Amino acid sequence: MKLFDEQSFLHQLSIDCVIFGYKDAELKVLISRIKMKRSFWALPGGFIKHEESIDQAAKRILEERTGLKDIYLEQYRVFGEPNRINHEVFEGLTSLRDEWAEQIMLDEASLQWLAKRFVSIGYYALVDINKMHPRKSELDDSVDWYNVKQLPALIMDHNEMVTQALETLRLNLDRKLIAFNLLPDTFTMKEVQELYEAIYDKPFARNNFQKKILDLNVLERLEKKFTGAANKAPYLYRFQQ
Amino acid sequence: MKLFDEQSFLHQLSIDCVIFGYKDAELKVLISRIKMKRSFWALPGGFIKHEESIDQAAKRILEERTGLKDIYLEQYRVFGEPNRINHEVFEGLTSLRDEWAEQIMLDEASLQWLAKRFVSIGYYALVDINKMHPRKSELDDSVDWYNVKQLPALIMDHNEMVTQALETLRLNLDRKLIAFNLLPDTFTMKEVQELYEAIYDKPFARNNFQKKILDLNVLERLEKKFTGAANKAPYLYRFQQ
DNA sequence: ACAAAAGTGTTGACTATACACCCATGG
DNA sequence: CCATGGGTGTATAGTCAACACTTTTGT
Repeated sequence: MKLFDEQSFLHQLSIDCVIFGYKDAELKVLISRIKMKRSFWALPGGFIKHEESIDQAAKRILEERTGLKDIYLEQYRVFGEPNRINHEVFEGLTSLRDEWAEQIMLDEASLQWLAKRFVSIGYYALVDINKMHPRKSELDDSVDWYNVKQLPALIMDHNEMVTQALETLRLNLDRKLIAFNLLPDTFTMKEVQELYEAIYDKPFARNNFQKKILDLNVLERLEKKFTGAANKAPYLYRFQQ
Repeated sequence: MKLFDEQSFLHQLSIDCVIFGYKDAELKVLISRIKMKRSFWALPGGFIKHEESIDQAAKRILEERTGLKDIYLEQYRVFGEPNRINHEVFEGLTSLRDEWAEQIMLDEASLQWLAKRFVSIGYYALVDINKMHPRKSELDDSVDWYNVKQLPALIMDHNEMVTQALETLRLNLDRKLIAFNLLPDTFTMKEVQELYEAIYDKPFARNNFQKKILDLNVLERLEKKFTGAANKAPYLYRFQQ
């Protein structure tokens, strides 16, 4: 099995995905730790097959890492500085070459292919964190969720990619009604509010927030959710539109 | 002189520019007519050199066509369907090969390079139409301004690229205060209003429009402009921020 | 009965829009 | 002095944020 089949993919063009999830009142991003002597952290990414569209490629990459089909994703920006060359990982790969070469996972041509400058198309995705189980790719040591406010130092410009993805998410959140992709099928209004507060990193007034969200006319009110707490039970809602 | 030096540019990646201008109360787009037996219309575009960033490449392409440095431009979307192959123009080129081959403008390798699928990064630009003189590239028969509402049928997905550029322009216009890039150095409030009406394709109320624009606090009021018409002379404004 | 948290109503400030009026200009 | 078009003020409606109050729940 070959990792980078330089025949199958467009050259010098990649896709990197900022996969957002939400848990414990924190907005999280899925980050790979790359399998090397020294650890590198990076956004999940991949390449574009000759016969597939860039959107299909992004979907395939997301499915490989999340196991989910039909997740919300959107391209938001291209990163194309000429120095976007992955020196760190490339040198790590080179040092592993002998070991891996035996498994025919990395030949000279693949290394040459990887060593070049890459223009990367940034996608961001919104997933229900409970529905998915992160899957490691062959290169990954681990794949984990990190609080978007406490990310490790990522390779190349990947930290900047996250920052710009978050900016785009904030701009699009209300306009495109996409916040609910981060929540389970049913949720309370308080959960929606805490999600918004995590995304915008600022508090919202409870009553006004409820009004604003209900005025969107995209939520169906279901039965109440009795938690056993000594207070009024909140309604559950379901997104529909 | 060689047109497509397949050694100099990234493979299968292009840049196409939607260059907006404004004249005679119409929003216009710069369109090339390609030099062939049958005419093809296309957005000005180009390729990315190995050592330059995508933004630099877009600037270079714009300068080649407009003669202007420092014009406002912004990437807005990537177009990456797998069928983005320029069959029409490619076949036109093939038929011209013998003629051009004598001038060493088009060799077999360049043709192979051009015949492939291209992923294209869409940029839009805003220029003061009076400051620039459209320049033809070697492939162009002519370069002309077309009303954005009356474009000819362009090659591939270029009509869709214009539509999406216009949508992005509308979303960003107030947020990024970029409308004034389309106007000369000094202008009247009526000219600003007519520009907005051309961009959004809808009328604005005169008095409220003036209030809204002045409240942006980015215009400096200059002397009055006496046109000789039998009415109150409007003020001239200059953008400053 | 009480504390805690959810739901809803009311107020005042701000903004957007429609209407009205006045003013400068050249014939 | 009049027609034309530019500048500005005001009233109304609509939106947004702060505060207050009521309701439900389990102890």
